[in-house]
Amino acid sequence: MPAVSAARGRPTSNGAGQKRRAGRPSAAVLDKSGITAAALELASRKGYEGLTMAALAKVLDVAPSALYNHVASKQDVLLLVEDHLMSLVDVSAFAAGNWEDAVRTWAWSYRNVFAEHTPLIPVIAVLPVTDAPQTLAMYETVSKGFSDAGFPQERIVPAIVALESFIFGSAYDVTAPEDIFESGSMADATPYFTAAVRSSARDADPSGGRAEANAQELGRPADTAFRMGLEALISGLGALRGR
Amino acid sequence: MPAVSAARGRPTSNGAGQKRRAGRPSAAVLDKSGITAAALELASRKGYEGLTMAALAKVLDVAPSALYNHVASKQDVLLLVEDHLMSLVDVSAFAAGNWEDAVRTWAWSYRNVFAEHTPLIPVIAVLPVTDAPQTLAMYETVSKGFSDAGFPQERIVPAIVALESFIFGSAYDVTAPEDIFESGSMADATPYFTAAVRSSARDADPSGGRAEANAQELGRPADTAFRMGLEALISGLGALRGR
DNA sequence: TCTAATAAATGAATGACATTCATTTAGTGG
DNA sequence: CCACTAAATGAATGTCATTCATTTATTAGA
Repeated sequence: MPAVSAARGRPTSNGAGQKRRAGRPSAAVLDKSGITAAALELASRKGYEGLTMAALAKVLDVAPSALYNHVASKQDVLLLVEDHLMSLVDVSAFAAGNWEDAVRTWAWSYRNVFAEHTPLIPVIAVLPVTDAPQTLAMYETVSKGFSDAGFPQERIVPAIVALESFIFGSAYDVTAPEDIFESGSMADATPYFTAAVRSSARDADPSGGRAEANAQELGRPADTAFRMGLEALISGLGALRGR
Repeated sequence: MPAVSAARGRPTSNGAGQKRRAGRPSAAVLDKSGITAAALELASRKGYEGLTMAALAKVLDVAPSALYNHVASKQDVLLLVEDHLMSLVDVSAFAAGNWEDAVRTWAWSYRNVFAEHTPLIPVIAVLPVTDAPQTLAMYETVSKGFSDAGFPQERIVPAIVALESFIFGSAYDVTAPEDIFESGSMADATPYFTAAVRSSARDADPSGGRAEANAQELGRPADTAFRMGLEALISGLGALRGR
């Protein structure tokens, strides 16, 4: 009955570093959900460079090798985290509203969740949904939403994949440095591009000149590009519905 | 004059493993372009797991530490490779044809190049264009294409970024296993999704039943999704042009 | 022309990791 | 009661990228 150990207080760290002696403890210290939670917390706090098996073990107050009784590899840990994050993606709008609004809500939420976790994106690309119940649940809700909206069966998966591809790519874009497009010394050689960069930077400020804190939020270049692409996809894909 | 050493025959590997003695050699053995070429060749032949500094040094017939006289880090090597790949992206269609066709050609080419090199995608996301002349050249051509097509200045960069995000995400999708969406034992719990997956797999064969070798090429699920998303983006973004 | 600085190589550490293995202890099924 | 399995510890291992001291060659300046 793992429920007992899970319900017990202070699941990690037994306070004053009294070390556990070797051998199986009476109550199991580790389980997948604890590992997942600790990994997520660690990644959020220290970034993915800080998410090492040793650091994870330390948070959980075990020896690193103990982790391997519960996961096969570090990749496995990332899979657990990834699937957990999928449960944070907001699919609620597919229940009620119209398709356009539902896709908008879902896509923004999806991008925002993974923008903080881009190192997981390569993991997702190879992850069979069988091993990822939360991921599967998300796909089910979204698929139903597309079906209800009148999408022909055979176009549902490609349409979702196209949106997801855009979302993952856009999540990376969020992490890019603001000045990534500064051409510096080469500016003379690239007049069109340089002008375009200047002009988009100006336009990105929604306050029309009163550039303050909101320049970070509403005016983030990544948000402008995401909005533009998403609206294009919504209208273009929406046209594929059978009325 | 590095041209001399570059023009010399057998630039890598001095045949019968006679080792170079310590100290600076009369003719430089390494330079950035040689390192780039060797890294690309190694990655293509062995994959990115095989691209280690030690393996790279071996191909170039030097000690691993010698590489650090020319690049600051492995990340630096990836940057060199990445920028080189950008020169392989086909931007030629922006010179002549109409905007839609040019974007189509460019996007397919871009995706196909990076589908083989997805480990570089996280690198690109952080790479300032200043350090990447080929990348900058590509942006210049594309920007000019958008400008000539009547795009307002301030919308050019966001539109390109949106397309690029979709392209990078789609490049990952190409690498995904074909059966990634097989829900297996959970199929009962996800009827809509399962039906959609079945149906799209059937539809992916463009020969309408005569499934042969082309099922791999034209009918790849990733291609269907890419085509669908790209056409949606082209028509959606195209609408933003000022006539 | 000598000489100091710099460039470019070698080879031997270093340190961070993930992962494995032998060992110990504790439940569990027959 | 006993063999088996599960879950810990702690001590390797092996693979990496990276650094450092050292050696040799080229080059710029006096």
